[in-house]
Amino acid sequence: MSSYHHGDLRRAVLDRALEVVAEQGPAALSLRAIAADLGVSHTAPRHHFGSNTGLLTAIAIEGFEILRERLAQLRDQRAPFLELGVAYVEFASAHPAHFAVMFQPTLLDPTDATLEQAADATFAELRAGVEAIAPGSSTQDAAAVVTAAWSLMHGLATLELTGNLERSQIRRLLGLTDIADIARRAGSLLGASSRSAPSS
Amino acid sequence: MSSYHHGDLRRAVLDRALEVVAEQGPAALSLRAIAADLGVSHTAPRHHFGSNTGLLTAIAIEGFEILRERLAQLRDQRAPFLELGVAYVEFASAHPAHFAVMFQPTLLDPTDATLEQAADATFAELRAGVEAIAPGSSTQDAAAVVTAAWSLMHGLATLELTGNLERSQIRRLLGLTDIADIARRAGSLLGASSRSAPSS
DNA sequence: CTTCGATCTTTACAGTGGCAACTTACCGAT
DNA sequence: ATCGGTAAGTTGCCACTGTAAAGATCGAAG
Repeated sequence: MSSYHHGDLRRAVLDRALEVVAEQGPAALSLRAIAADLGVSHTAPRHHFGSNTGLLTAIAIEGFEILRERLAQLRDQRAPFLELGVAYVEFASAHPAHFAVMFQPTLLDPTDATLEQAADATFAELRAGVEAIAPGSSTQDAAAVVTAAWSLMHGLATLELTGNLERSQIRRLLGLTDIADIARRAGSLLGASSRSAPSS
Repeated sequence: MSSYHHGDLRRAVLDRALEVVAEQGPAALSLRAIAADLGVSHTAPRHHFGSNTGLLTAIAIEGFEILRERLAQLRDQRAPFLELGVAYVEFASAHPAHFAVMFQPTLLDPTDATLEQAADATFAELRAGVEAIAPGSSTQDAAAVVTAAWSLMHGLATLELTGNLERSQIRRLLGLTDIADIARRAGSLLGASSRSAPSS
């Protein structure tokens, strides 16, 4: 009875895949290599994820859910808008593999309904956060703010994860080591002008 | 004399690779498939690029050079700082395959000296643009501005290229179709506050 | 005309993903 | 208690890809 059934192979494959993606990027992911690491046959993961893109899609779904829960939590706490952005960057820093996969549609299964639903739910949470900060502003002004804020935080997270923030020595120039502090500093540059221009 | 030598196989492979990357992402790139498309043997590209990552590295180098030239051009024209950001986004939009590869170190050859040099030269151009806009501000203030600006433009370009700007319907809410206009609108939110806080 | 280097081809091998058929374990209904 | 269905896992196979070494072809310099 030793181990025909693994117990929780699905979770084990996911965890190992997250390690590989975080260390070597999504392109280096190999179902066979993962199966070998876990000591199961090379087609065992197929039962849970179908294919290579199926595994990546599952990671993306999990990422969207983690992020959405965190954003919803902040919204319940009536947290300031800036903290949503900070949480976005912190999520990317804490879950680099998830983040690296979530926004790369070429790696994912476009027909997966669960993925679409998870992504939409997360976007809805972001929009709700914007509603809270600028209830009186016009639709276009609000859209401009969310575009700028989302772009800034997404870009910061991306540059950090790809090592480009480090290589460009920005961290040293800023004198900040914590990525959340950097996010607050950069984000506050946006907040100053967005607060000063409610147009209603 | 028909065709033992291709003429300019290197350029042909690069162009075909750019098409594939733009349409299906870097992971879908196959040296053999490209060779087949061009009607040469499957190892011919290897002679020019060495390996798969060698090809991607060559694309990244080309991308850094195109971007650097454009930034240098704007600097010669004493263009406003915002236009550097707009040019950054326009570059990503015009050369999606280059952009998709340039900032993904896991896909590139880290030992390539030419790549490192091309990237450093481009970063230097960006820093020079910041010097021009805020000569009197402190080092940390300038670093904060460049972090926010770079992050914003990089994030906007990334979200646009991955289709996430489209899916989140931000374009429609903004009422802007041209990505450069979106970049100006979003970037101007930053500019307003950065101009108002010279600290010298 | 010869030689040489760059370019391209041929041939070969290992790794990977995906598919089909089969085996083993679990679980609920009878 | 067992019987049958389903989930989980295995083995074997094929097609495709990357990598490598050695040979063939061309252009050009001498």
